Amino acid sequence: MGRWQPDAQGRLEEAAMELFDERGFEDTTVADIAERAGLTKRTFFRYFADKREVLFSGTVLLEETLVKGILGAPADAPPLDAIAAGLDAAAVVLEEARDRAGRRQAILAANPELRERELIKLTRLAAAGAEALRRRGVEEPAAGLAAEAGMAVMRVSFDRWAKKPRSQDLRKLLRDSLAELRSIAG
Amino acid sequence: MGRWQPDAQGRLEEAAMELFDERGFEDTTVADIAERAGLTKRTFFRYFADKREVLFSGTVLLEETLVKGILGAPADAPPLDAIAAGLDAAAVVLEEARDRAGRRQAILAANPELRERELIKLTRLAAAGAEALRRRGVEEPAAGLAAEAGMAVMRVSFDRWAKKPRSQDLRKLLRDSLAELRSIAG
DNA sequence: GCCGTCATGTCACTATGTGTCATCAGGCTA
DNA sequence: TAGCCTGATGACACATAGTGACATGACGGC
Repeated sequence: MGRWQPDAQGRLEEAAMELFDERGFEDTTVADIAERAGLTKRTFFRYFADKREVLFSGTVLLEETLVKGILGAPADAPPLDAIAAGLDAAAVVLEEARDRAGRRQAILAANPELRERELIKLTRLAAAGAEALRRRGVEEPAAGLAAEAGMAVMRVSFDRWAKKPRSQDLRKLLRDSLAELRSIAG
Repeated sequence: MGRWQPDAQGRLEEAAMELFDERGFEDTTVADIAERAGLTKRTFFRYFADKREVLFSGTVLLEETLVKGILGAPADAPPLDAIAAGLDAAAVVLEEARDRAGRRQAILAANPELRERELIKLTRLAAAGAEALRRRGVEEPAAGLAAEAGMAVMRVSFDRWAKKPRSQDLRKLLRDSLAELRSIAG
């Protein structure tokens, strides 16, 4: 057995989720999290830039999935259809971790500071989506607008999905919201 | 003359803008800001919930203006046209303070922490816009989507406007971006 | 069997943000 | 005029976030 327990980062993430759930984000200190994970405060800050980041390690995978989905759409698909393909791929990832996603979303919903962080992650997603569209030959400002609109659809759909314990599947919600957006703007 | 200099809040805001400009956000402490304004750290935190908020007092007026613009649109205007009316009204407010808005935007652009805060303010704007639409009889999810789409247009237009020292006027940029969005989604 | 690497710990320190009590000018009332 | 109340500010102490510098010690290679 190694000198240290394995998966320090995972233990920190799990400890943080538990504690945020039990006492709330504000009433949990970084030292508390580290202690439950059997580590120290200093080590926490080696894995996460700040206290909020402990809930956001998953966004890397989400971004990769989104981008691959957009790039994998048929070459002649219009921008918003390509975005839709990316969102659909991302939805699959989220659905695979539905439980965790639900717990996490409940914690985020309860804390303005965490929602703030979530927004900037979504903005990063939108930027990555716009970049993928540009690689497909879409010009600005169409690429940026389509990506932003896609994120609006994502946000609306995800909120509904996470809120209801037994809601419809996320992919269908996304399709419906997108259709709604088209009908508003069309 | 009163016991204290007038407009403590305004002095704090001005001192903060100057210092963030001179040394950057990170290298300016709250104590520095308070000192330049002739006050103490403790007083700073009586006016602003945290260090970032000192740059965001203007959003209250912006929100009121947006909402009034939406509610003032013709009763039979479709959702996105009502949003457009609100954005147009908000643009007037921003153009009246173009210099300050430009300085401020340069500071925000240089700091992820501040951009994070800006995003949540924009989300608040979107929520207020959606609420205004609902008061006009627009149902969900159309109200939320239209508001989010409007904010996407706002963000794209405002970035372009603030970036160029001598760009076109903001209202025209907004109209163009909105037309672009319609053509993508339609 | 020595040595370097690397994850973690220890310690010290600055800055944010908050609770609590003190101060004191100006206004109000008798 | 005296006394009192209010409200903005200051003074002080304190918990917590976040960081830099250096120490430790198991493991793996040579």
